[in-house]
Amino acid sequence: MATIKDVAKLAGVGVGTVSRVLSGKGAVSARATDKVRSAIAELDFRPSHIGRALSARSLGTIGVFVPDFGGAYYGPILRVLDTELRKVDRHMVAVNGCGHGGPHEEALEGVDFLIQRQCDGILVFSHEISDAELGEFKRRQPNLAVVNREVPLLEEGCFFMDHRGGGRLAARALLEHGHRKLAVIAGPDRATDNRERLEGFYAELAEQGIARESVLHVTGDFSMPSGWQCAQQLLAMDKPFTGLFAANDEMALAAISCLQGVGLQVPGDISVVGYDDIDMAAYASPRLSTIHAPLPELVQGSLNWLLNRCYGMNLPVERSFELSLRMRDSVARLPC
Amino acid sequence: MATIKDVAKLAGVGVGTVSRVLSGKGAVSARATDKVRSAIAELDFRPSHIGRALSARSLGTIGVFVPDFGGAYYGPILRVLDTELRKVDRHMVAVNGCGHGGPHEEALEGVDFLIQRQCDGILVFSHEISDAELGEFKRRQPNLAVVNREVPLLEEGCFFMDHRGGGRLAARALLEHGHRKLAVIAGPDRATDNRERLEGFYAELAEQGIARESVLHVTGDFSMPSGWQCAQQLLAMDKPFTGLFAANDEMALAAISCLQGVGLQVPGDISVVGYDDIDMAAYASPRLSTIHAPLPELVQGSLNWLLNRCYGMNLPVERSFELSLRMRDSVARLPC
DNA sequence: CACAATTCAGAATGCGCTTTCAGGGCTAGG
DNA sequence: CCTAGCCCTGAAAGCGCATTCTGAATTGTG
Repeated sequence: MATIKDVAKLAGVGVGTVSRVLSGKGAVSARATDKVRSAIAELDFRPSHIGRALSARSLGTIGVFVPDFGGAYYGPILRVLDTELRKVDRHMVAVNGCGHGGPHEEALEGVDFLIQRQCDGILVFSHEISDAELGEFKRRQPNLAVVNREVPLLEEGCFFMDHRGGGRLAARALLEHGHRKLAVIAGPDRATDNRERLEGFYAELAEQGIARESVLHVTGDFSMPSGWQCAQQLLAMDKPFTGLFAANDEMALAAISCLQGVGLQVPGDISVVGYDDIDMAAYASPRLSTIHAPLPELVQGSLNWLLNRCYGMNLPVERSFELSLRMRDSVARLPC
Repeated sequence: MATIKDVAKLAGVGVGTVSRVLSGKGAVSARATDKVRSAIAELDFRPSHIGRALSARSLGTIGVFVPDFGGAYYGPILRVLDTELRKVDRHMVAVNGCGHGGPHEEALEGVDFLIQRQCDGILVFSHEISDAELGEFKRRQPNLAVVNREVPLLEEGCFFMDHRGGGRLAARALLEHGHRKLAVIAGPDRATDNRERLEGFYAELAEQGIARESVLHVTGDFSMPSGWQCAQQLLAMDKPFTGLFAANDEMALAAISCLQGVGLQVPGDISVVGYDDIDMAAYASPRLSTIHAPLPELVQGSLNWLLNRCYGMNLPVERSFELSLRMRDSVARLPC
C-alpha cells in the first residue's frame, strides 16, 4: 500500500502539501494540487485510516453492545445505527454477549471489550449489568449511553420509554374485548423494562377489578423457545384463560404456535397481545396485536445524544416516545 | 489516558521494558516487572489499541457486508462471526446496505467502506455485486471471501452449498404428499442461490412429470412484505393450487399469514414449504416445514478460511454442507 | 525600487506502541 | 584474571498521518 510519503516523493512535494490537498484545509497552489492528484491516482493511494486515527486520537467508531444478534429484536436497531453512523462517516462496532460464563459476565466482557478497543462512544442494551457496574464503565468511558433502561446514576445518558403505560395499553386491549380470565408470560425478572410493563399491566387490571392472584403467571426469557415452554406450562396448569399477554412478541408468537399446535384457536379460543411490534408481528398467523414500541426513534435519540457528546455535533435529541396499541388479528371479542 | 511513556517514567524504566512486560515477549527481570506492574495499576493504564494497530499495521478487524440487518436471516450469522472473532481477539465491523441509490450502489459502497477502513479481511454476503466488481474488490483487498455464492474468479474465496439439491428436496416434500397443483414464490432473479434452488425444484418436478408451465410462479424479494404480496398475486390468479414453495422462510411465513387471513388453511387447504430454516420457522403457526440450510457452518467455514489467510492461522475449513428437509406441520398429505 | 504583507511549501514534530540495536552488568569457563 | 557469552535494559527508529513552524517565493504598496 502506498503511503503519503510515496505520493509526496512522486509528486515532488512534501507530505504536508499532500495532506493539505487531501483534507482541503490550508492553501495549495493549483500546480501542486494537480501534481499531487495525479500521483495519488497513479499510486492508487488511499489514506491509512489507522494513521489518521493515531493522529486524531480517534478511530471514529461507536461501540454497541447487544445481548444477542439472533432474534428479531436487534436487527432493526443495528440497521438504524449503521445507517446513521455512516452518514457522518463513522462506523459501528457491534458485539453481542458471547463466550464463557453467564449472560452477566458476557455483558461485562462485551462492554469492556468495546472500551479497550477505544470506541469514541458506547451504546449499551443490557439488563444484566448492574447500575453500579454501569457507573464504573461510565468512569472509564464517559461517552456512554444506555438504551431502554433508566439508571439514575447516568442521568442524561439513558433513554427509555413509558413501559408502564405500554403495559396498561396491553391490559386495556384484552379487557375491552371482554376478557377476564387472563394469563401472562413474563420476561426475565431482572429486566426493568419487563418489570415496568407488567406493573402497568397489573395496575390497569386492578383498577378494573381483576385481582393479580387470579391471573396465571409464568416467566420466560424473551426467547421463542421459552415462549413455547411457557405456553405449555400455562396449559399444564389446567385453568382456563381466554386472554394472554406476553411480555414480548417473540414469546407471544411462539406461544401462539404452541397453542395452535394443541388445537386451540387464536383468537377464537384465546386472544393474545404481544409487546414491541417487531417487523414480523404484522406477518404472523394470525397477525399479532401488540404494543408498538418506537424503538428506532429511541435508538436515534440516544445515538444523536452520543454523537453530540463525542464529536461536538448538534443533532436533535428526542427523549419522549409514545407507545401505542397496534390492534391486528390475534385479539377478538369474547363471546358472551 | 495514561500512555506507555507515563508508565515507564513512573516505574523508572524505558518504554521498551514496559512493552516487554505487556506482551510477555523478551526477558525482563522480576524487579522491573514488579515496578512496571504497579505503575500500570496505579495509573490504570490500558494500552492504546490504535497505537498497537499502527505499529502492527493491522486493526484486527474483519469486515462483514450484509444487505440488511433487519430480517431474521443475518442475525445468527453475525452471532457466529462475532463469537468466533472475539475468541481470537479480533472483531467484526459489520455494515449493511444503506444510503442513497439502489441496492447495487449500497452494496458497492458498503464493501468499499470496509476496504477503506482497512479491515484485515472482508466477508461479503451479496448477490447485487457482479463477478467483475467482486474481482476488482479482490484486487484491492485479497483477503476477501464471498459467502453463499459461487464466483469462479474468486476460486477458493467463495463458500456455497448445493441449492439445486435443496430445491429438489423441497419439490419432493410436496410431491410425496400428493401435491400436483403447485405454486412458487421466487426470490429475486439476480440472486444465484435463488436461481439454483428453483432450478433444482423445477428439475425434480420435470422428472416427476410436472411441466414447468403448469406451476404458478410469482417473484418476490425475500422480504416478508413481498411474501405477502406474492401470496395475494397468487390468489388473484384464481387458479387453484395445493402446494406452495417459497424460496425463503420469511416469504413463506408471510404468505401463510396472507393465506390464513383470507380463510385458507395451512396445511389443510395448502401445504407450504419454505427454505433456510430460520430460527423462527419452528415457532410459527403452523410450524414451518422447510429446507434446512446449515448457514452457521457455512459462515464458520468461510471465516476460518479468511482467518487462516489473514493471520496465518491453521483453522479447519469445511467446504461441503448438507441441505436437508425439516418436515414440520405446514405440509400435509393431499386428500385423494 | 525597497520593504511589508501574503501565499505557499517542505521540514519537523507528535500521536502510542513495537521492535531493533547497542551496550552494561553479570556469570562462567579457560 | 581475562574473556566469551548471556541476560537485561534504555535509547532510538519506525509505523502513516495531521499539523505546526519556518523560510522562501510572490505579490502589493509607498
